[in-house]
Amino acid sequence: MSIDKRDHIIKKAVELIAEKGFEGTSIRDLAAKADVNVAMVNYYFGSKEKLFEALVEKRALFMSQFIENVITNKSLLPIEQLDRIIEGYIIRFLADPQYHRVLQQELLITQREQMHEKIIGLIAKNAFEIIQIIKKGIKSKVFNKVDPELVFASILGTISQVLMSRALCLKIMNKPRDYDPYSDKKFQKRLTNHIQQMVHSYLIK
Amino acid sequence: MSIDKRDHIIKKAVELIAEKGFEGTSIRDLAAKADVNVAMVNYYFGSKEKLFEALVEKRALFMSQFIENVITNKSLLPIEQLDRIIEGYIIRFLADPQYHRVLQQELLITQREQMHEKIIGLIAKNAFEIIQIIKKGIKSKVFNKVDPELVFASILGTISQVLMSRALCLKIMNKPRDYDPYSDKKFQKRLTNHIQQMVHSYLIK
DNA sequence: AATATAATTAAACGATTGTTTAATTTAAAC
DNA sequence: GTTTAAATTAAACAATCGTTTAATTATATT
Repeated sequence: MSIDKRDHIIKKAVELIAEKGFEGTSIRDLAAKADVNVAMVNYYFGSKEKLFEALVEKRALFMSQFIENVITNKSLLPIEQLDRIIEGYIIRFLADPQYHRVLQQELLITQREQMHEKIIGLIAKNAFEIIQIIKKGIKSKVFNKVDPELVFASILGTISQVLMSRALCLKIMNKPRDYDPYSDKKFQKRLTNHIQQMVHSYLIK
Repeated sequence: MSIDKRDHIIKKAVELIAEKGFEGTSIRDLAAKADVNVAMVNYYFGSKEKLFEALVEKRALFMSQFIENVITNKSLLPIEQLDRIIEGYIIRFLADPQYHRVLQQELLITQREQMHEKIIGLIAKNAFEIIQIIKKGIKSKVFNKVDPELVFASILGTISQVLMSRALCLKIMNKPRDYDPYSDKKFQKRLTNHIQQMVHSYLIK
């Protein structure tokens, strides 16, 4: 079995599902876009839903790995840990807005319960690490007495808000239609600075 | 034509679409849930898509009205205006998480382009008002030199993050499965305080 | 009470859905 | 070069989709 072709189909599936949703994407749509026969999807993945699971699975570890690295780096101050995590979140999310949108779609609906729970698990795992850092910072009095869970919601929520709709992002930022904020390093830096500075002023000033 | 029944169908449609998505909700699903004949949906609304447009339209003005009131209240300081808007946002969004999820779904996909643009228009309208308040505050030096557009993203993003998935919210907040954060006034206050205080410390401290 | 309009129904429409089949082509193994 | 397995194809599958029809019931008008 050609792994290349499997990955090719998954890649096209992310593009289509991000654009039209899972139920809005038909196997025939996908087959046409990936330039394969309709039967190939079921041949490779078993079913449309299993393709979807393979899709999510494939990139699931992508995020959690690096957070572990930050946590286990004992030489960093709590605020430095947060800064690294914010930066890493933004780099990774902005690198693949379509995948992020697919996950957000599944978070919004409860249609596929086990998929819903799986994605919640992925996010919660990171959330707890971040919340733990904030709680420790508060206990050791280097952080103000903030609401750790909602600080996490603000960090992830800000990024998600920006990623949610490119057209909305452009409209609010007053940018031309052909501008791509997600691949622009300057915008990436702008977003990183905003969240870091907001968190700094709230937690330590 | 019974307006009651129209509204009844719309109400059930919001519930179903929030749960399963627009494409994931069939007319027969909806007819069963609303306890009407399948033909009634097309009889009342013309098509599935027009029902959806009626659904969005019905509550579109809900939010924009009150922001106007806050803006035109000249007796308020800029920071007081922001506090009122944050409080109003939270009250109105938490009152109907399902409707908010439907809008978020449509923001994520570009399937129905005019619907996508319509919702972007609704959000952007409010965004510009809020950004304007922040810009004025910066100009008159009562606010720090922050990034107005991204402050808006943080306010709306935090609320959206909380509303996105009840199960995720419960998991991160470490609450029991039967707890409903959205109808709990204490949680509402907690969320309001968090965003207001974060914005305060970032904008004026 | 008779008439006209509105509301509601069950049944059917063609189109599209995900999936499977059976035949054929391609590649690998010996 | 023959055999075996994997990959690919077009065609068909039953199920479901949004929608429409034509008949019936309910409501309102005169």
